[in-house]
Amino acid sequence: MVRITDVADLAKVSPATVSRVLSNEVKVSSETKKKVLDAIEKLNYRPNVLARQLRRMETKTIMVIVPDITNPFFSKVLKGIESVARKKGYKVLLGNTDNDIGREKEYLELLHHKQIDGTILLTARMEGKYITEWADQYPVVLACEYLEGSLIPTVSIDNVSASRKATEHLIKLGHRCIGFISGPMNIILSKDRLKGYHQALAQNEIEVEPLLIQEGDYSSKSGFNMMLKFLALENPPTAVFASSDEMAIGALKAVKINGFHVPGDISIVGFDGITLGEIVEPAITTIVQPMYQIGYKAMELLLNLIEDRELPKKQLMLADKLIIRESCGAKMIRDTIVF
Amino acid sequence: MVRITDVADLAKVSPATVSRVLSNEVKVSSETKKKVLDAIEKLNYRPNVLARQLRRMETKTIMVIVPDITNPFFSKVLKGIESVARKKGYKVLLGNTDNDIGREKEYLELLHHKQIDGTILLTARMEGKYITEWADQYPVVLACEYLEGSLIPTVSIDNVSASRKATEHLIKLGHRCIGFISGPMNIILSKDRLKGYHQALAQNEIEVEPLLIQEGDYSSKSGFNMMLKFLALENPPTAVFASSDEMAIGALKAVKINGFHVPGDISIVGFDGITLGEIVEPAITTIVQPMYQIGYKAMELLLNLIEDRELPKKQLMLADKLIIRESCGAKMIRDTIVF
DNA sequence: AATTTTTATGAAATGGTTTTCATGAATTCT
DNA sequence: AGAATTCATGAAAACCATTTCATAAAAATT
Repeated sequence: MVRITDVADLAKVSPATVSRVLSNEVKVSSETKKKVLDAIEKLNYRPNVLARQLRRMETKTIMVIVPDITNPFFSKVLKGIESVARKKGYKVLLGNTDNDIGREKEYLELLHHKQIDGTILLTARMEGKYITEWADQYPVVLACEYLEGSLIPTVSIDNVSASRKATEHLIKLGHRCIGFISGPMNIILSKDRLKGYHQALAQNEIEVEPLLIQEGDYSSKSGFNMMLKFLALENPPTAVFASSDEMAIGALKAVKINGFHVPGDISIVGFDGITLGEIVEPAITTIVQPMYQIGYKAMELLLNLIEDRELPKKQLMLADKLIIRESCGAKMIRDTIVF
Repeated sequence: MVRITDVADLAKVSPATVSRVLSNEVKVSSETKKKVLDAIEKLNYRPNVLARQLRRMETKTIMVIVPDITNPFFSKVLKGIESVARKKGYKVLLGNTDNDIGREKEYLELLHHKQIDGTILLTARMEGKYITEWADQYPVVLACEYLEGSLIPTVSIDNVSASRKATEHLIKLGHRCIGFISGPMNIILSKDRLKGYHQALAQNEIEVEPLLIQEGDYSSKSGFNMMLKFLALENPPTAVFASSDEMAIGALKAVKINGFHVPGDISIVGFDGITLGEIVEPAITTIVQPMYQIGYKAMELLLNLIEDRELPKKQLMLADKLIIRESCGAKMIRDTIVF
């Protein structure tokens, strides 16, 4: 293996000078620079990044902790993160947790061991206290889920208002018996979406019917199951708002399997804006989140944190958008993907 | 920051001993071991992994080079990789290329710089010669795409026979005018799938009609466009075999938009077995690849390579399966996802 | 011309482990 | 009992680049 001293010897300079040529941050006379570059070329020298990292105490690597890469929502966010990271010379380490808190913690340990410069959490199943502890010591950014009352840098949409907006849409269409499929209630984000639903009902003087609120886990399977529960009610809802598109798609399936029609018999609204929601038939009315943008901004935030810049804003709230498609019968002309 | 010498000092032993306690590979008397562990505990010491990596010249990190994480096919493979990696104490670095050869090469450079112990390529747009050069020097495994005539460890399915099988299925159903939407022809995998199509036609004495073969790029958009071409023919095919489910779904869309029916007017078969193919209506008959398994095996192969074990088999061919759903009219009862 | 400042470079220290080699103590063997 | 092994441990080298500090030469100032 070729070392920096080999280059130095061949170029008849000190290793320090070679390092300076490489980093390009200190003036080196063009004459010596040429000698060094020639030697590097001749020896086909590649700096050992491990040694550099040790000396500089930085890894130029960040980790993204994600519950499931297979989920199109998260993979889009991840892509946004990756694109900024790459541009800024950072590598991204993948931390897939399969919703396992143990793994979340395990991955965070990398911060202690100096193996990563920072972390973006796309999920936060752990207790708030625990996360705060990490965020106090190391660069940590939350994306998608935010932690109530904390000052940890976060980028997300306003889940409460988005959810209210979606519910109001259904109310405007004349529905008064609206089912709600929530996410797991130990997550703030799920609570926020439920809150928005409650707010919309309250503003329109519709009473909350506990049977019309069911807890899912964001998977299509849970959407399917909860919709079956709704259908089994004496008075099934005329519309269902699911807290994720996946659940909405599961719900759609349940309706169809029971021989009913969407939106004819039941309207469905989802949340997230994954591509699948457009492809399914009928296409799902949904709140679209700017997934790529969330990742993009989260990485920018993290970089500021890592590189110790003052943050103008620590918490970003991006705009979401209600996209009306066929599944709630508001608009009968197909809002199809135009290639 | 607390260092190993701090622990050594407190425990009144040498750093070497602390290291030995940590690595647990050499005998240390239980007495000193206790002293050391106590000191570690008291100081809350965490080994600096960077230093360890430098000394051991290993990173316990591998990289996966993937054209697009957002693509469900690749993200499933990635998940398989991740699961093995995690179990074996390896971290996985994400290399998203967006199909850009430049980025593929850029990511491979990490091997030179000793930043990763090995790489799994889920895509190989680069010239074979170039890849071979890397594989000769470093642990490299190909997953999904294999390189003709090379001995680089690879795990994939038999694309030729799978493709033949799918085409034969259509022929058995009575189709004689079968369109084929290929992938980009500079990729072996695309060529293999075309070869299978050719073989099936030849075996059934059906002449190849060049107009019935169109080149896509695995995206749904390209499937859409190519299907439009088919529909514009004087004699449109009665069945279309697309080299990916994404393209099949695009094709499906094109058929519907033109007011035709699948499988009534045109049958469609896809390739890959992504979830989306089951959800779309009609559900797409397809060749399912064992995505998770491909990733899993690829990582196992890579580990053997990294840890210098003899490989019993360097090239693995996993079994694929033709799953018959509605889109080719072979079976009218919905083969639906049962939750 | 003498003095100060700037500039380019080298020697040596630094980052924190792991590992090799050496050593003295303890154990086993003859 | 004396010799040969084994064993636990420590000292020091190794891993490889970066950075601080020092220095001599060159440039700028008086």
